[in-house]
Amino acid sequence: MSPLRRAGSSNKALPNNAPIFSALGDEMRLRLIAVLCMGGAMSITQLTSGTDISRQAVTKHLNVLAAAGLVRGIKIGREHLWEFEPSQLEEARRSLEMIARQWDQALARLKAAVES
Amino acid sequence: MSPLRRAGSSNKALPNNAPIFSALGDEMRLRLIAVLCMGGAMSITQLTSGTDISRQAVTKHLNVLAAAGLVRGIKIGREHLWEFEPSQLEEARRSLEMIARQWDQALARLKAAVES
DNA sequence: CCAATTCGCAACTAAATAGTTGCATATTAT
DNA sequence: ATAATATGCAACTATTTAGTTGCGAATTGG
Repeated sequence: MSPLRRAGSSNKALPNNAPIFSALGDEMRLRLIAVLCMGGAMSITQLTSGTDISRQAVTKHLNVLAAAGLVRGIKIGREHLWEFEPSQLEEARRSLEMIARQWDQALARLKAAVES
Repeated sequence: MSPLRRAGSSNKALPNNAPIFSALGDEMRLRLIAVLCMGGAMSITQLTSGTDISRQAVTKHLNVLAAAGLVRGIKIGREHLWEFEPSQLEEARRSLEMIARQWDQALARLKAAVES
């Protein structure tokens, strides 16, 4: 079996998280997450102030984050508040930790093979 | 000061990692990382076998990963071997952990405010 | 030497993405 | 009622991205 297939069958969790990392892979979206994480729920106009892009652009970024499950929107009156949603970020963390652990194990195997 | 600027000045580390997350935000690249992490250095043709995309597409993905510092290439003879490079992935891990910690602190502050 | 491997470079296409603008709608305040 | 506020929807542009194909160069094996 090819290496890619072997890795794909033994570890299907990683590729599934690509959308989460993709959503995190934008400077503006990382800023939005940082703000929502520290300041609680905020409206779009609040989030837009202090940005050099338009309100619609911020809205699009929020929708991308929401599609990845990183953020959640609540409509109250005429305002649309957005709040951080930690579960998917924890999932991404676990992914990276899994890779790191496998890397450490591979290093250990290499070391053992060299010393034998 | 606006929320985005306040967060941006107090925490400049997060947005800088956008390129790393962007590089991780692709299913094929996550698979390549998983393979290189488990199997050590591999050539392009090895990595291409078992994939439904062309060798050139794999090469492009490897270059993206290399630009993000997640992978490193070594040329030996007519082969170009690629190996996993853990430092930037650790950087990404630290970023996510920082967000998670800030979120926990924000929750604690909220709880304290409610109970006062 | 000759053929097979392995790879890089360049040009091209198709689709996704970030951003904009214009306009309509719902809600709140006076 | 009216005006101001906050937002959504849709169309449009420009850039990036994923992928392909064709071809040429370097290396290795018989």
